[in-house]
Amino acid sequence: MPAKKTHQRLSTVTPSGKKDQNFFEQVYEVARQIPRGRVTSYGAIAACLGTKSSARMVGWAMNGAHLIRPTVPAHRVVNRNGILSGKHHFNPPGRMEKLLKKEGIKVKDDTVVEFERVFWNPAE
DNA sequence: ACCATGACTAGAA
DNA sequence: CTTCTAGCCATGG
Repeated sequence: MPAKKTHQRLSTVTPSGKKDQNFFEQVYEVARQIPRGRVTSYGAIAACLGTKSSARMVGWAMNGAHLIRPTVPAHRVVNRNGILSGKHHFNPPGRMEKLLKKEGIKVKDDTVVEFERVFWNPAE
């Protein structure tokens, strides 16, 4: 029975489940390598994968990050300004900030304090 | 098929 | 300095 058409696409492969499959996997893989107490940006991950201008896709990948295993530390990924742009996708929203502070990262006004200092470059 | 939206970013004004 | 524009590309109406 063919059934199953909607939902359950982000967990194993990708939203489209085609060409980006590898891309999404790489995004998750890189995210998992972010050291504890450090953060990185969507663009940095995208650039690391060669798709520098597709930072939005990285964000989209993060959208399903909470459904996959092993777990992906999506809270360590912020935008290029160090702003917790994805906090509203957490549960509850304050969860992201809480997790970061728990790792020693200071957060003020939805922004990572001393962002450049705790920034981790995936390319390294 | 077209249009609007989005966890983004670099560059122009 | 701030604000706007264009590129990006999958998803949903």
